[in-house]
Amino acid sequence: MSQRMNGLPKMAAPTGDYVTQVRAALHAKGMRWTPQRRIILDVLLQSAGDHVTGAALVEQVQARDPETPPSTIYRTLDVLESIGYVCHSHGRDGREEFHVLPGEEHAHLLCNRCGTTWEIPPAELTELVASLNATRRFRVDLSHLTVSGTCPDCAEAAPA
Amino acid sequence: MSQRMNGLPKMAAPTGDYVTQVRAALHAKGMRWTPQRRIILDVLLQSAGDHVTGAALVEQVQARDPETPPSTIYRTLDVLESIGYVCHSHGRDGREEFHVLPGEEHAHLLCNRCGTTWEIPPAELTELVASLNATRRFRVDLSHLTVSGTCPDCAEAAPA
DNA sequence: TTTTGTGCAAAAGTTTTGCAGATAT
DNA sequence: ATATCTGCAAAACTTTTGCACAAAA
Repeated sequence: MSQRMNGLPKMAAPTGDYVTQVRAALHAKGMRWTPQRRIILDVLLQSAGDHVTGAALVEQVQARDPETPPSTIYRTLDVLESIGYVCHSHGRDGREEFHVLPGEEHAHLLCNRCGTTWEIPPAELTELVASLNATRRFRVDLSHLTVSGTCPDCAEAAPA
Repeated sequence: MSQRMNGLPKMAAPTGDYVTQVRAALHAKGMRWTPQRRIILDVLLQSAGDHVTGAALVEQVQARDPETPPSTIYRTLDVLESIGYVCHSHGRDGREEFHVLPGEEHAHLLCNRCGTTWEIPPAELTELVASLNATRRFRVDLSHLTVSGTCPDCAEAAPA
């Protein structure tokens, strides 16, 4: 998942400061920084820029600490989402998908055949946003936008 | 769900011929037309143009015939999808969403606040399709596209 | 009459909840 | 010290599967 396409770069990798920021954000709200949360955030950071299902996170976290039950993981994800450091949506199979919040709002491109995803910078979508705003006064939320279809590789492999 | 917006009409209501077409399509493949399938298709037609979750369909079908178990309903949905009269995707909460195939491929507009959906005719999205095709050689599938954000009514009610 | 579909019951898979005890601050 | 978090176990929920019986063609 999430490879390069057409030479466009993936999102910049998050720095270690991220952990510090999250810890501070938690403390600011009277919440606690625990070993479990550290591991969960770590796992999330490893797949920054990608989407990870809840079940996959459970698996990855338990690979590091088999004692951690799913409930702790899901609850931590809720917490991280509540302070804005993670967001979740739902994948094609309906399972939850989480990812670390990037610095910039962006949409996604998803290939229906191979499942690869890419990020679309907002600049590429200004026309869409402007158009829907003009014709329908609708404010588009790019961060929830996933455009699906067929990527060049798959189209070439099996031209429909 | 699915109200009018800015004077744009909802999709045309499906005619009774639809049922006849589906029956014929089933028979053409050696499949059978049963009372259960009739009811399920009926329920689907009632919400043509909207999206209905699997669970909601189970509920609605059982309101008409409490004897029908979920398995029959889901299997019928599979069958209807396999012959191309229904398609499914996944909603924001991750549950399956089904809808009767419209005559024309179209995208959806979804308000994150009130949950209302509208159809976007392909004509409004030609720029998006052309742009992604040009810059990334990506073939957009409009029927799976849902653009979410805030509708004019909600924006007015609570300007963020 | 033969293939397909139904109904039931149980399973599968992901995510949630309740609560006693442990831990971070 | 005390409010928050963890771990466990069990539940919630949607959807799937296996199999004997029923029904459509």
